[in-house]
Amino acid sequence: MLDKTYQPAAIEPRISAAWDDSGAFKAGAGTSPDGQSDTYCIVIPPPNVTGSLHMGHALNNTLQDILCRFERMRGKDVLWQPGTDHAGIATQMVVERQMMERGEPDRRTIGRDAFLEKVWAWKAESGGTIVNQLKRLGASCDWSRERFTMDEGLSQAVLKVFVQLHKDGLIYKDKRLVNWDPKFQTAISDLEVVQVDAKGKIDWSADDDEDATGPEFASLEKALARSPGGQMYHFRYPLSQDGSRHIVVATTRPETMLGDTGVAVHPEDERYTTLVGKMLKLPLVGREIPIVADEYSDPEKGTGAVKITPAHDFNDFEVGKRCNLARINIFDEHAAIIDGEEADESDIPAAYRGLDRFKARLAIIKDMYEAGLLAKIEPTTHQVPHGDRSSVAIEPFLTDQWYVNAAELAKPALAAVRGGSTRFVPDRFANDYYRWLDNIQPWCISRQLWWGHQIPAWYGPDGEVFVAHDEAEAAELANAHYGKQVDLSRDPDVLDTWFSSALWPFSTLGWPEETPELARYYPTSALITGFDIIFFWVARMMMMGMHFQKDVPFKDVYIHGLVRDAHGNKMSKSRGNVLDPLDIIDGVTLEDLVAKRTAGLDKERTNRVAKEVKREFPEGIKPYGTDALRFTMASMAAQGSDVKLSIDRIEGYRNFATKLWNASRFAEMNECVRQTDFDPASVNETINKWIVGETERAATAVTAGIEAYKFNDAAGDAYEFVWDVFCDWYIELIKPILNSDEESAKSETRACVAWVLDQVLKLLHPFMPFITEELWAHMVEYGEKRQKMLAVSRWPQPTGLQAPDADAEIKWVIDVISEVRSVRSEMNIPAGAKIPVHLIGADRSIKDRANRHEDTMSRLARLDDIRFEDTAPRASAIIIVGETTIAIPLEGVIDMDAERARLKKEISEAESDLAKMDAKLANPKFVEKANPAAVEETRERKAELEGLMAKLSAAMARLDT
RNA sequence: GGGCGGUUAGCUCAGCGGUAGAGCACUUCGUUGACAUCGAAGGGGUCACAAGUUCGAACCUUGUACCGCCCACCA
Repeated sequence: MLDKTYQPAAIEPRISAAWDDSGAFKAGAGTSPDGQSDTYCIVIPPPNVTGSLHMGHALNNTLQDILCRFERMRGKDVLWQPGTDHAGIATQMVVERQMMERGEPDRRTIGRDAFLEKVWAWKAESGGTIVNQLKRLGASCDWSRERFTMDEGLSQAVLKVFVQLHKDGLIYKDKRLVNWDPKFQTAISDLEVVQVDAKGKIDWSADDDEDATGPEFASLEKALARSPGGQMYHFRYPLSQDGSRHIVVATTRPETMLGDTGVAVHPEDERYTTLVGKMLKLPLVGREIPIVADEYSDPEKGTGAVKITPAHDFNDFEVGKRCNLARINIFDEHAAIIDGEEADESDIPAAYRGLDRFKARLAIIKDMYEAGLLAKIEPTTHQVPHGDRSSVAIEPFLTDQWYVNAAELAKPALAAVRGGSTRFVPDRFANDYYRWLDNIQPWCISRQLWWGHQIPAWYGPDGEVFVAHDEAEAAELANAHYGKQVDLSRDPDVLDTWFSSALWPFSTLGWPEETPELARYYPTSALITGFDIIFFWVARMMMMGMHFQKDVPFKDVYIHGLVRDAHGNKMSKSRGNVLDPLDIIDGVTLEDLVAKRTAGLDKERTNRVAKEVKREFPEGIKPYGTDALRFTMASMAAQGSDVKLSIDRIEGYRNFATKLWNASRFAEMNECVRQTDFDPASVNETINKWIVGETERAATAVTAGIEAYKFNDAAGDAYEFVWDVFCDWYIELIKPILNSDEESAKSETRACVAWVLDQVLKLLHPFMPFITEELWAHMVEYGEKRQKMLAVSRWPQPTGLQAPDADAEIKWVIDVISEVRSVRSEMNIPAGAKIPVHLIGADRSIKDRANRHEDTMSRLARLDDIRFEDTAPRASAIIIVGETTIAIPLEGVIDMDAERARLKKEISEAESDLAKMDAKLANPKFVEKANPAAVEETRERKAELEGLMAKLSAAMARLDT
């Protein structure tokens, strides 16, 4: 027997283990004996190998699992390819932080090999976490095929791609400005830069400050320390020939003036025409720099004259190129002002050498002030680029890096989506994809990190580069080049993590080997991911897939939203509102939850977060089980919208699981045993014909929902069918049959219940795999032992079974019961009291119906008699169900005023509806132009309402006599 | 500056041309042999605003307001 209550914790581990043992999720497991099964393949968006499961993963993987389980049950050969990503910067950062916390020497001290050993150790230690968590979620991946981006095989793919693209001229080395992250001291790509607003507060002008050259700077300095960013500084740059004349330039980055090599004005800006070509003397430095004319300069902005720092600004770099300006680098890799030999060559004044960029800024402002060359400080709001991982301001920095010619690779990738080979769902995301790829810049792929795929490039003594699959091959190339053996040194840099991720759909299938899996499963069927990585990942997989496989990596790209908290806020550590999927599944005490959410926060935040948590979860979080979480995710995954997750909602779906559990208990207790030869087409009982039709409708709706990636619709349809149709009506309506001694009706109904329940378990399985698998196994106690697990049994096939007569009859029964209940409640008839009803003027067919369902109606509406009469008793409540008039005689019990009020309300509702129909039909244009079906529907509705009105009015008149 | 979403019941959201829906919350009643993690009955909405198209608009068009996101640039 099933336990009285459903305990997810008690069954989930056992079911997981059973799935594992069965090998049911292995690629090819679903292949028919002739090997002809259609394939269905999804590659998992690989989570960071050292990461742990968050709500984004829970949503993402629930949706993938729904699709995979659905298709597997539909008989396809499903491969859900799992794996993890080495996540270059993120992982290296974690390990470095750990080393720091433990007071160990830093990575540069211990060296590359020793450091990598530590990272691998950390991977070994924590690498299984996320995989195990995905298993807890029920992810039906083929775990035997788990891959890691730095596996030998996947590394071979990276090598091959790099070498090939280099050979094709699509990977090259270049010296240009990159986004430099001074914290990690590496280049990062455009996508890894986020803009952060800097808002200034200081408003100061030399004109208001008579003596703007004295030591009064102190107060200004304090203000600057309080409001370090967001100011626009106006500097006077004196002319070389006449130091009393100057040009005013504006800048938000005073420190870069040390690298200024020109000032640009617009060629048509009359204020400056006479000055073009003249020289300025760069203050504090003394360097002679020219005034140049360039269209980049906008007369409307600032002073119309713009200082040019070609080595530290993307726009200035271009201006410098056009106007032949020198590039003077003023920073080292920490973004401090350079020192030493290089500084000598750049004539950086000694005072600033070695200063951090922000200290240098302050020093320069001060010195400019004291030189009387600071004209103005204006508050402004501007955006400062920051590294998305490091959260420090990035610095445009002139370095040698490796680039991919993305514009070239983008062409077939764009064509594939434009041509429909790959489809975005929802399709509006295709526009983002086009816009980005149409304007794509070279992709900087080298990173000055150690954790990752080291770039397969070797340098000769003169710097000549040899790109090869391995050192031996590079040596051969070098030999050929130099005509002798030379010492080679390998490029120390590694590749952007996304470079290897871009190969994921084919590298995980075995490429560069020509494996059977590659042939069978590529292109994959669908990619399920969030919009935040369309550029990082989706677009790049498209580029690499098209280039190396000559085919798209996936046919559909389903883009889901972000998981937010119940109030719509982004979940974040610092906000302290992060819900951990495992806490939802297993539950967590208040103490543990507070501890988790406040870990690593400062004192002020800890207090705020702790208070908030105590308010929101006074009793911690109860264990809701995986299925409840999954069902919630599916129900809320409406296309194109974010998921706002609330505990209330999860609790509701946990209740749904309990409901299903108890419906199964009911079936079990009533010996509703599965009959292997049960044929839903052959049922005789009206109620069974009805539920067979309802089941068919539900199956069709759920199937259509999943096929269309409308997970919320599919989940909603299944929910409604199970709760509102199967539990609330079918089970209630058959109780009299099951309690009767009509053996044939009884046995048919038992078999039918078992059959419907089987269909229900199947329909719900993609959403709630654990409880359905458990119930599936349980429902065999008296029946024939099942051969297969639910996970590999067959999805309900369309039966086409509909029984309109049965539908009409059951609908009538349901309506009668509902209406009687409603009257009982409104008339305040005690719930326990049994009452008689009179069917007024019922014809043969109504009488038959009433007789057939007497037991059921009596039971559910608490009736003690159903009589057929020609007229209603004087004191009675009247209800109308279709053509049937039902009187509830309640002499002495009924409250006449209440009944009058009730009828009045019904009449007024009917009147208002009728008026609408009349108005429509009275409009000749409606009759003339509207869809004939709509007109007919309106006429029918009108007739119906008129019938209702007549009956209600009669009832009212009777009441008043 | 350019683009994309959103604005529907107290809350969170579906619906996207033809009788305004769900879950939760709320009110009343209920220990009837699956289930109180439940059942029954109810209350609650000029579908942000304005103009248009249409026989008919929550739904289509345009505009406005507010909220959110993405991209680019601002010396």
